[in-house]
Amino acid sequence: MPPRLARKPLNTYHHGDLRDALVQAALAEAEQGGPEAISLKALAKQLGVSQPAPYRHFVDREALLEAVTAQAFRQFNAVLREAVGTPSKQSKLSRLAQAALDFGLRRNGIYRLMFASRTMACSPKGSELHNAAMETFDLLLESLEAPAVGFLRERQALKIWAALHGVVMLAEQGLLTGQVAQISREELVEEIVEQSKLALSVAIEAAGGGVVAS
Amino acid sequence: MPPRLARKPLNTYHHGDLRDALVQAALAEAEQGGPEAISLKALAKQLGVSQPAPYRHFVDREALLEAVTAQAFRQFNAVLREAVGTPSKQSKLSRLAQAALDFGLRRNGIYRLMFASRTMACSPKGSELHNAAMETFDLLLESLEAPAVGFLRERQALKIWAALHGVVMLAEQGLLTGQVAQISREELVEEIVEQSKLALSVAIEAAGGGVVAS
DNA sequence: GCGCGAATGTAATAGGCTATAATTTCAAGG
DNA sequence: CCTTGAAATTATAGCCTATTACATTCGCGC
Repeated sequence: MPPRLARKPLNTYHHGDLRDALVQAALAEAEQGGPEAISLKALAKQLGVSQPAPYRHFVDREALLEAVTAQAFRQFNAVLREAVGTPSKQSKLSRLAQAALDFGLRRNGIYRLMFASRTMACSPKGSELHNAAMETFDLLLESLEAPAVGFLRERQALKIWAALHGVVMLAEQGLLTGQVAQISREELVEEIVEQSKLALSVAIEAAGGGVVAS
Repeated sequence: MPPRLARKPLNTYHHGDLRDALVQAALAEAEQGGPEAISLKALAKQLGVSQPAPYRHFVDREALLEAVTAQAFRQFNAVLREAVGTPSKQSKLSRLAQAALDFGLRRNGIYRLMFASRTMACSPKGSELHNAAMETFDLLLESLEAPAVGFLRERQALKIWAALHGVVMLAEQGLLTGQVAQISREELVEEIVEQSKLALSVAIEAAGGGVVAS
């Protein structure tokens, strides 16, 4: 990826950095209303350029969405990385999980862009977007702090990711109400984390591996 | 909800059962392309009526989506119920989980309509849609075959639902590739089921309850 | 400096979609 | 019958994506 140098021509006509400006503005829009709130026309107007201008930088709306989603993943990864890196009495995995839940609920429009739109499904394997998503998985893997025994670690990480993702989606859709609302989302995530760590250590022990840290 | 009697005028002009026809046709569209593939205009054309005709039955597009989603949940529930009711050497929970996974992957457009669109999030608590979703949760609860101890059962059901949902979404987005692809989705779900049942029985025992069936 | 090609932006336009307003058709009960 | 209301129609407005043809600017080689 070229550094995409941002020259400033100072006179109008040429915006100078329209591509990045579009991604930023679109991300802000999605924050509120999710993917469907992103309109090329509206963005163009907001940035003071003509409607077709964005098409100089993105072949179509879907291409913009992909770039925005990749950027969203980068922010997500940064948040997770910071949570994992900030020491506390909780385990790394626990901090990562809580941070992910928080991100998913607070910035739900962006979260839906990342995980609930078709954009991801359509992006090829080596794409910028796919790589950013893989980095998320790597972060999760690290925070597990478990030795590599077969693919036990990877499988458990996958299950944790799935469960976390499920909690965010269910919560957002109001499906965590009812009798179950007595338990907070945070506690639910904590239970998932504990349960997963236990299961992993048992599985590793059964496979003759070492002991799980933490 | 009135029975919505379907009179058949036999002459054109009045379709006779446009509302249900719209829901059916929309469901078929969503099967392929998800929620965004549902176009009132296209549906009207397909059913041989004028574009504004659907607005006699749904105040706007979102209202149609809500009805379609409710119908989708009914189909989903029927599938799950049948899976649970068909005896096999596996546990009820396992059969339900596998059926849900299968539905989520095979009929992914519909699944996304149910769980990954904003429609659900906007539907009020007592709505037709919300009730249908609650029934899904009840099915899961039953298939757990565990005694009621506090809300342990409910909490575990929630965690299972979340994990299942997560697997479907991750799989659909191509995030289950990589080293982890060595394990099939079915095995992954089976692991989740086993792990969850174990955790629940441990929790119940610790709380002084009975023994988990199966 | 200067000119030229590539990059970037604009104006004009086509076509699809949602949604509303005013009007027409039809079935059924008094 | 003939009126009444539900269901459907034509016509239209407005938003959005996307394309085409044209204008402007940048920066690089000379």
